[in-house]
Amino acid sequence: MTTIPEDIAGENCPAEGLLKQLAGKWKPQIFRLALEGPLRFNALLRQLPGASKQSLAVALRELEEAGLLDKHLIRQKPLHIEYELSTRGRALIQIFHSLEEGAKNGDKAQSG
Amino acid sequence: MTTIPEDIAGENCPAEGLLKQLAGKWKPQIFRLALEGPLRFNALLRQLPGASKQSLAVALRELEEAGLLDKHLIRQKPLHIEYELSTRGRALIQIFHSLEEGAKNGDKAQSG
DNA sequence: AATAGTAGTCATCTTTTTTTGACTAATTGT
DNA sequence: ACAATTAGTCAAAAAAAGATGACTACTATT
Repeated sequence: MTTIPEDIAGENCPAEGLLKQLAGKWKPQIFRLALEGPLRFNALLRQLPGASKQSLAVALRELEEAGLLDKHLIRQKPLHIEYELSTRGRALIQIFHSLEEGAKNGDKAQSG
Repeated sequence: MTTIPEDIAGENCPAEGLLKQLAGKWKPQIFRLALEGPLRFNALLRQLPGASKQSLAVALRELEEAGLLDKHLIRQKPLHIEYELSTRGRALIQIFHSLEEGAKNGDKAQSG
């Protein structure tokens, strides 16, 4: 057999899965905007110049499937949908902020 | 003008860059192995079943370009190269561990 | 000189991700 | 009825990422 069990490598690296869930295109930006409150599709589209409906729909669906966002139908006028951080999403807020800090430190470190 | 300055969206989301640097294929696993000590190319290749020379070379180069790994020529027999966590890389160890923790909590959260 | 080990590169192919533009469908306003 | 806003879907194309196999180059051994 030449089949290689990918589990062996992936299984002992839990960070990989979370990184994949968080790192797709538009996802960090969506997550960041979600910190400020519930998100609506078209509003988000306007806040993310360059993102298409499709890209956004995919990113939102994947974030939802990853359990980071919850999707709610709001029965108000106008009838609409809100995306907001799930319990799990909120549990990751500190990590997200760490990532932002780590990124800043990294920028400076390049020169020295 | 229809040109959209991508900076606007990207610039205010520092986490995005770091996530991109960390999240490529094999990168989390390489980073994790680097926590245990210096890495050598062929040894790493054996430790990552499924990874090709090319994939590994690209991942290592990008991790190095991101300033996460340092590359050293070791003038010993056999002459070889070692990759190890840079100062910046070491600065991100805690974040990496947070990601591992966050991933574990996420697994459980899915069922409830 | 041939063989093996060091660490890769290169061109090419395949797979995955992202984008584009058209289309659907329900609700609300005129 | 018609238009606008809600939130998408779908097929196709383009772009990016990843994999494959051959090849390079150096050192050391036989």
